Amino acid sequence: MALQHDPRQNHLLAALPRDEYQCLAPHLEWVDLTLGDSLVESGKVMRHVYFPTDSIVSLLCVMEDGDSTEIAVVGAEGIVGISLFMGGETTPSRAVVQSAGSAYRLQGQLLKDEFDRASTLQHLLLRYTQALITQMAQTAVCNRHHSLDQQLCRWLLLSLDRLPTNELMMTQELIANMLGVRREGVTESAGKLQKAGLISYHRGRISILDRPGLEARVCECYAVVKKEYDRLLSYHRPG
Amino acid sequence: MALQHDPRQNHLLAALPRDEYQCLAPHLEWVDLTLGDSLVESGKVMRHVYFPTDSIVSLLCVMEDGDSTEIAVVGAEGIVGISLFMGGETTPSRAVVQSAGSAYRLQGQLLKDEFDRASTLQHLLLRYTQALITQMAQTAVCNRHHSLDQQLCRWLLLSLDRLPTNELMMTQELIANMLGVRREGVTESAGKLQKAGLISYHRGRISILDRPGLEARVCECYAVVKKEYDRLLSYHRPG
DNA sequence: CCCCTTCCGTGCGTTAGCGTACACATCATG
DNA sequence: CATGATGTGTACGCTAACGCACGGAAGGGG
Repeated sequence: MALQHDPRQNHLLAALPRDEYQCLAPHLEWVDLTLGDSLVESGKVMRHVYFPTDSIVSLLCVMEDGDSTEIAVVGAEGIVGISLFMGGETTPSRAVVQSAGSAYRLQGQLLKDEFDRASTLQHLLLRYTQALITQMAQTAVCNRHHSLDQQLCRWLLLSLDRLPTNELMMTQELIANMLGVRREGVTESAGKLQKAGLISYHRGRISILDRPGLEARVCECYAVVKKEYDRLLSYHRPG
Repeated sequence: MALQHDPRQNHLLAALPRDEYQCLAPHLEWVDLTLGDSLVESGKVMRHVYFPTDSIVSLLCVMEDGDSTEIAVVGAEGIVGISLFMGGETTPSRAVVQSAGSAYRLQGQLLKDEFDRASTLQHLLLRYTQALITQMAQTAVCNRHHSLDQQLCRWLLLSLDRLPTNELMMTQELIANMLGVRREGVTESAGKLQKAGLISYHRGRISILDRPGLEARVCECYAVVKKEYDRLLSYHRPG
């Protein structure tokens, strides 16, 4: 079924005018991403960029002692591998699959060529990058000022926005790695949310039961990021 | 003296080929930046971009309750106002002068025109933006994992790298605002550094006495950022 | 069915940083 | 030289999160 796996499930690809899309389409390669796959390694030159369709990819900073922190998350609204068109080729952070699913990948050089033609694609990618910057900045703020409870809500909502369902396959251990906190801390915060009836989880499967409830508990960071994504990426789909 | 105030003290402008620079030069307007000046307000469309020469500008996220956090710092190596060429026009963060000095400003539209010509300027600005992204990401990590002592060292070194002297005009109160911590916390950490003979300060004037000493105490975040700036922005000055 | 791995819950003591309050210098000004 | 504003030092209780060390429960494979 061609429709089951359609590159245009990715919003950036979907926003391209027909001719530009046709130009890339033959080179888009469907890939299956499984949990934990690493798409970009720190300092390594990447061959491809990835356009997620129904997967979620985390951008992580890993430190010398092995501790890590998620600095941003990418779903169907975005692209993994911005340093290719930004010109740096590599980046000190990693990109890891947080939620299994599909993506389309494209040879880096092909993307660069199209980007350098000052095309619609260029403008889309730059606006997307600006949105990503906002997410990173707000992550910095959130790490500084807000409680783990609030940050967990933020993280759940950001993930939820990038998923087709209300279910997340994710252990508390992994969430802790993403947030850069202790596993026990996540257990405690998640326990509160469960007691409040907002979520329910069981061995790596989290169901969101009451999204408005989460939104009531989350810090302002979520709204700031969401608003900026909506503002920057609310293009009309061309025919 | 024309040389005392030369736009090419800014590294981005200095890295432009002669013809591109000549194109912009007539429109570069010298401005004097005083401590606390706001160059970019959250959500406001900006008329100009700024190329600092010997001033330092902080990019800050301000929250609803008024607390703020610095997410990145810009000196002669950079430009203030990336959202103009990134296409978003505005940004949720503020840009505030952290160290008084000079800058050259340019009408936003002129910059955009030049940027859209896929010029050297475009590539420079995009690479610079990627470096900035790294700084933001590392700020997020640092906020999560490192002690105030370490963060203060990082902040001092980042500032020092952007100053011609070893002196910083900066009260502990202001540093606290930048780092998003209590003033008393800064007093304590700075007191340690002073006792250790690394810095000395007096009513808003900080002198760095022992830079290697600071580098020995700072967390890895500083080096990560520095390395990435060096890597991405080590262009050769054209004639 | 048993064992072993994975995942989650809980309970310590410890600590960095917070909020608050106040005391004391230094400097500018009238 | 008095006054006030600004910048810095210190102290004390509080809390969120940490590090560590368990114990238990669920599920999968032999």
